Amino acid sequence: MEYNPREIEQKWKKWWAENEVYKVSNDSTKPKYYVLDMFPYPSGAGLHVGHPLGYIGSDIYARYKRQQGYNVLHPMGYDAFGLPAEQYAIQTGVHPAKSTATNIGRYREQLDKIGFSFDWSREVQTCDPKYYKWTQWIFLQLFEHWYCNDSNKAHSIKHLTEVFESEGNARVNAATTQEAIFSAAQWVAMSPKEKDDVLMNYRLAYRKTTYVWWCEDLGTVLANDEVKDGVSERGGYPVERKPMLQWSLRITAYADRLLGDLDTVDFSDAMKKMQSNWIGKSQGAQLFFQLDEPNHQSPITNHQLEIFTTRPDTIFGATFMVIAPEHDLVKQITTPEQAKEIADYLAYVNTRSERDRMSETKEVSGAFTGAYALNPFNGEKIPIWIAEYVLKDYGTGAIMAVPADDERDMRFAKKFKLPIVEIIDKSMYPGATIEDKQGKMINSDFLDGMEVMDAIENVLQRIEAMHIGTRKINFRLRDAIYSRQRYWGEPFPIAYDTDGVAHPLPFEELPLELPELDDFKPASGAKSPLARAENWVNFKPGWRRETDTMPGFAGSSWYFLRYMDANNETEFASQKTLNYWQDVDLYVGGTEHAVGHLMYSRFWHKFLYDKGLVPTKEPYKKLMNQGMIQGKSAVMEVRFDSGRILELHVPVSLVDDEWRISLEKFSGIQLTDNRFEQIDPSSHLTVVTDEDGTQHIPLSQRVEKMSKSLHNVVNPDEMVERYGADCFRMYEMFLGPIEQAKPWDTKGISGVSGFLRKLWMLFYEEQTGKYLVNDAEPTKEELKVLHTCIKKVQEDIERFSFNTCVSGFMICVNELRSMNCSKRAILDELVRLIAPFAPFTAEELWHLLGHETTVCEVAYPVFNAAHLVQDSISYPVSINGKKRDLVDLPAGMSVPDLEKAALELDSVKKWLEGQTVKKVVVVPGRMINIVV
RNA sequence: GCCGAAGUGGCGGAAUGGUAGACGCGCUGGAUUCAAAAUCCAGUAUAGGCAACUAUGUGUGGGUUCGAGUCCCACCUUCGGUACCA
Repeated sequence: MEYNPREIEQKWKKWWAENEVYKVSNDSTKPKYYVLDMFPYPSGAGLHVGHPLGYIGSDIYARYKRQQGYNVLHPMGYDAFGLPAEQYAIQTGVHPAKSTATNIGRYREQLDKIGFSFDWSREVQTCDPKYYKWTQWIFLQLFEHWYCNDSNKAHSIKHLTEVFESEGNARVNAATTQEAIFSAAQWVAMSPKEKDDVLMNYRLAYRKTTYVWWCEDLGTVLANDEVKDGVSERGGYPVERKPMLQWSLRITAYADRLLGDLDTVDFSDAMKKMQSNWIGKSQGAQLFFQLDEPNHQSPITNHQLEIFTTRPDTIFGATFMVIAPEHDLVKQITTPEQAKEIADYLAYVNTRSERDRMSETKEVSGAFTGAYALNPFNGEKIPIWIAEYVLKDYGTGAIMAVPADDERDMRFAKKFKLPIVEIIDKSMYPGATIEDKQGKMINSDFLDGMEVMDAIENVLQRIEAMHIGTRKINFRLRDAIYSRQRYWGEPFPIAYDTDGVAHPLPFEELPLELPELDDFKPASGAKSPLARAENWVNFKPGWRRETDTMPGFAGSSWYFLRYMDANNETEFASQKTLNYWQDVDLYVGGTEHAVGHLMYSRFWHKFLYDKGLVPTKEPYKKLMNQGMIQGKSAVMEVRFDSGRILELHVPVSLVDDEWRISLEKFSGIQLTDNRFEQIDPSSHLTVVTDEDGTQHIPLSQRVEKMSKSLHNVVNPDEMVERYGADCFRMYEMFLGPIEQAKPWDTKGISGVSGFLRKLWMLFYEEQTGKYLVNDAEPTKEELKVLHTCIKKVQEDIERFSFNTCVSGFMICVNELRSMNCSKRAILDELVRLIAPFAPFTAEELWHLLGHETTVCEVAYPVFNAAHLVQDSISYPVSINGKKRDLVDLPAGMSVPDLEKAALELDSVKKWLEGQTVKKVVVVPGRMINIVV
């Protein structure tokens, strides 16, 4: 019988499905284990060989745990709302629901081919109303809660209004943007709209006018993590800062817990660092500077300038103040003489896109307002400037500039010829940079002579005693903008009355489903296409629905909980199942979600924890990041007469072994890129003529991200078709460490393919097809080979080193073959050992061994150290680290015995003749070194 | 700039401080074949040598150690994240 993976796979795929082999019960006495993959966005391009890498790794681990006796939850679903489907709808008129369903169908087909042990009865799709009913519900919970900094958890808004009614807001310590203090009487006197406005400053999901990233080309706002390098992450379109009325989530309320609880989870250091950098906690002081008012005529409502600094000790070096161009004070404090200069500067700032601002960070620009602030300690007048380098968003949007101790302030001072006062003597710390907190204070009044760290503490105490400021912790983390002006997302379960007050929809009306539309283009006035569904929007007289939709991260922020109880119609998941499954034991996915999805889902989980709805503080115990599988792309250089050089990607399928493309094939390329059409091979390309007269264009090879647009995609279907799913799975693992980025090379797959065939040949003789399995007693040597493999593989699986597991299998099978070992006792364990990696083949072999059970449920082999014991061990002997020879010594000797025995060997005595032994270094089982 | 990860054959990559290059690809030679594919066997870090063998070798320069790819210090390069964050 021949090894025919295609036949085997067909057979067992069907059998698994019919017998619901991978269906998981929520009711089990076995210990639970939850293995989760980051669910994919079903794009139109389908899967390429890079996508399944993490899924294969997690599937191996899930199968391994199952064989170890755990009840393993290993689900899969789709992150199905999103921009690409909508962009596609705008271009083609195909409803996003339809194209998404098609894509999901294709994904499912591709995934099924690879033999994953997913429990598909728990599949979730974020665009399914049955699912997003609960996304909307959780949003409403956020809407109905506020964050109390005293108890450090979320409480209901109802509770808050009760406090307001009895005593006002003075004593409420909340995560809030509410500034005005009001009494109970004032609260009661407020109109519903005024109350709504106040409460919006407390709600965890709130609506407010904020500066947001607006992307004109996408017609929507974007969250911070959706903007990269000053352009949109999706599509790479320019973005601009714009004030808009938007829903946001108060993730900043949880900043400290999101940071602190990183200590309790098993993420890589790099991942934790990325998150803590994103949260960006910094300790310092909030400080008020009085404005020097006599200087100008226009009335100032606010008599002080509030700044944030981490270095209050440097206050005597503050020779100017800088506020952000968008700062509220700019208008009020600008003097008539400076008005034109400021207006010009603001106009200039307006013309600059975010990308401009980022690309020229070394360029200094700014303008003087004409106003002055007063140093609270010595009353010195300090000029107030505006400049781009101070951001409206961070801290208070204003700083005291200390050129002597801050590089940016220094550049600014030099450019605008502002004074620089040295305040820290760093002469005793030769290596210290300008910003190190080292040195002795000088020119600083009462701080003179102090060490920097002491000076910070000293000045903080004075600031607090004088009531001119407080200690303050600032976070870089911003609240998450939660509105998108798009169609293909969850509608907000919110309606506005005639006053514009936001009301949550009653629970019975959930889910609020998307209205049907034919036209998916954004509506005029930066509105979502939903605004055009008038009957839906004005669903009853005097009411209007919210027309924005929720962002992509909404549905993905809690999907791992839904898998636990995916078909529950009365709760997002029952308390019973939540208590059984608890949390995700192993989460596998890419690093690209470090600051987006992972932060949001941790935040939602913590909120649900506060509400007592989930049993754990963190959703994911352990995180494993799979690396990218890169493609090899072929790049040709196009030279234009102007001297411009353009690099174009050529489909790798057209490239020959020597990385060139024949002119003939090149002219046959479909010109999808309009830049292609202007290219004349004879003048714009390097064309090489061979001896036989054929012409080629030489190409350069580049390893980069696998992507349709780079024409370097390798399709997993072809690999499975040709070599079988098991071979594909094992080869993906064999490529290298799962966490590393590595290039795909189809050539190498033949090695793994050969291995599986050799494994098969332990059961059947190749030529005759004779069944070889026999019941003879295994020899010591055979058991040693097997158990060496068991030990290695088990250790390697535990540390996710799947590539070395595959090597282990290869060595084992090669050795068994060379021993002609087809003994049942050996093969029985080998098949179970290999099952997580090659489930189809293992299943077939398991039945060939005469078993009726399915291999994915039988126990994983247990390593028995007794089989590794040897009679004697060959030790390499070195003298002074210089290798001499191998000597055989009995196994099981203690270190002192080994030392003695080594010195008594004849060969060793000969080498040592006439020399005195200083020391003998013995590593049992490894080596012996004699120092003379 | 800051933070993080990584530098080992022609390639992907192995190696609890203990014989560097496992395993696989590729390549070379041989067997089989009319021939090819497939398969099997042998070889394959570099330099020298017919060979046994010798010397040198894990980005660079130092250090610790009987012994360093692995640990420490300084530097170089590549990749990823992040950025006027006060």
